[in-house]
Amino acid sequence: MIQSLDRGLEILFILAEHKSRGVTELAEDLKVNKSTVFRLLDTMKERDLVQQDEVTAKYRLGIGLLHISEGLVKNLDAINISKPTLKQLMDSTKESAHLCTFTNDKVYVVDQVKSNYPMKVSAAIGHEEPIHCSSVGKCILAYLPEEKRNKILDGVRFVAYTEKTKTSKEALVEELKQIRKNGYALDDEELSVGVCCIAAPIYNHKGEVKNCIGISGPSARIHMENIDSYINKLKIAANNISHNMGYRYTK
Amino acid sequence: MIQSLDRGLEILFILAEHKSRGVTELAEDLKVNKSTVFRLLDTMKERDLVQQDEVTAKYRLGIGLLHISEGLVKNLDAINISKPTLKQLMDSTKESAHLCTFTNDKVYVVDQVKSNYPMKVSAAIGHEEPIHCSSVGKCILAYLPEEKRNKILDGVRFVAYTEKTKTSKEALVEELKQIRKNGYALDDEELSVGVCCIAAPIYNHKGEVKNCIGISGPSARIHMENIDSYINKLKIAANNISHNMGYRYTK
DNA sequence: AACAGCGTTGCATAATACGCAATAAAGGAG
DNA sequence: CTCCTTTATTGCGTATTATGCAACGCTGTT
Repeated sequence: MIQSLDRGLEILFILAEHKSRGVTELAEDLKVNKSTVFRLLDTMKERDLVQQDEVTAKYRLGIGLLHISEGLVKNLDAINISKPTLKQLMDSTKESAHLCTFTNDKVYVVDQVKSNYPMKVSAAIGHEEPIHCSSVGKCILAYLPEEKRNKILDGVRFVAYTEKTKTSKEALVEELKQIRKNGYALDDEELSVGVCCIAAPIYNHKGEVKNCIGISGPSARIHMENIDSYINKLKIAANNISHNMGYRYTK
Repeated sequence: MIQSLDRGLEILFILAEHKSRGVTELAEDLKVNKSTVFRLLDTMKERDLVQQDEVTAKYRLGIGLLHISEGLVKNLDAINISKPTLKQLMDSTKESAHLCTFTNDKVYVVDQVKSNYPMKVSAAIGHEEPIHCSSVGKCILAYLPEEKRNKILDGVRFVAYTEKTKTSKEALVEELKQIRKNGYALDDEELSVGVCCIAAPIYNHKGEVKNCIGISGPSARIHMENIDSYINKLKIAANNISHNMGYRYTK
């Protein structure tokens, strides 16, 4: 660990808590000499990570941070982070893998790694998935905050896509409970005859679920007898992505 | 200047530009030994400012940055004070509204309320705007104290972003005079073809202009025939924010 | 199987960050 | 107005510490 860098970073964290703090105060916080703190602040000031109040001469966080964290947000997007894992998931399951996102109260497919099988499921990037009968829709819905979930539930139109589509709100509410308990959501020919999908939630650094991943394949290949091995691989992949998004289970 | 801290910070800035970068690459960027970069990354990893991709072993920015920059945003008075008005401005004009700040002789975008139109202007938070041909740059420049203004003017590089960009110092000086007279600054496709922006100054309690707000939209929607209504709404919003910042016109 | 590239680690040295003490400047108390 | 305290800032010598070198283990490729 590099001491001076670490001390500089600690100053940033301290400044994040206090809207303004002086050299002497910070020196006491870090238990180091004033001059050390001064020089640390000085180099961070050069890069606009901290700025000095013109009146009080104390220091506060600077604009440069916005520049950096904007770069983070741009690159922390779920797509970039999940891409390798998604590919790996397709490799190990041989079925198409998808990443979905919840935006404007709807669930969309935002990325896909297609299966190499001649017969495969291929979703359209940008396609909206029904909330009530797709694995990804139900998965996201299950993990929304209760209030939001109820609001969405009230607006659901229970279109029956197949004979297996469940069209009662009560049944869906019950199933969401199961999903939270099991950690995955299932769509066994509810949306499309002959297609079976499984989805698992992605947690972001705040512990929110705004994304999920899923695998989809012909029910001739994915069926109730062998589904556990798919679920396992899916969950591992989802956990991996959550971790890379900054989610830490123990707080 | 403290070398190791500075190098660590430089890594953060580099990572803000590249979505992921390896130890060796960064060592070449900084022209230092790999081991040095590794140890710098290691100490930043401890604080979640960078994270390592589990698949490629390369590094990218980490969520710790969000924690710090949330602290910044929380404490940046201008952002908090102007947020509601900015939102209102977007509602009434239907175009994206921005807040900018003048720090270290440069103009940065620090907040944004995006338009709901499918076609809209979206600036990057933390992005630096050119002084000589952006509405916000010219606006801030126009209201700087004369001495400061001249100093900045001497350092301007008159890059021509479009065919409409004005590249003479004399023309700019003249325009700044107009801006002060009119109370707003205009960028009609000078920075980006097809984009029209208008900016107005924010006064703080000392009567200084360190911020400005602006609206930006496609020149198909904002053009010279209807611009007066935009200017009106913009000025009202700017005055409102100035007032909330403690500015009292009678001194 | 050999190689090339990567991230990682141990080690010795010299660069460099550190604490001390002095300075300057600003604010408050009498 | 003056003294006194407290602040940020700077020079300097020393010893800590960050650094480059070189070797290691690993992965993937040829």
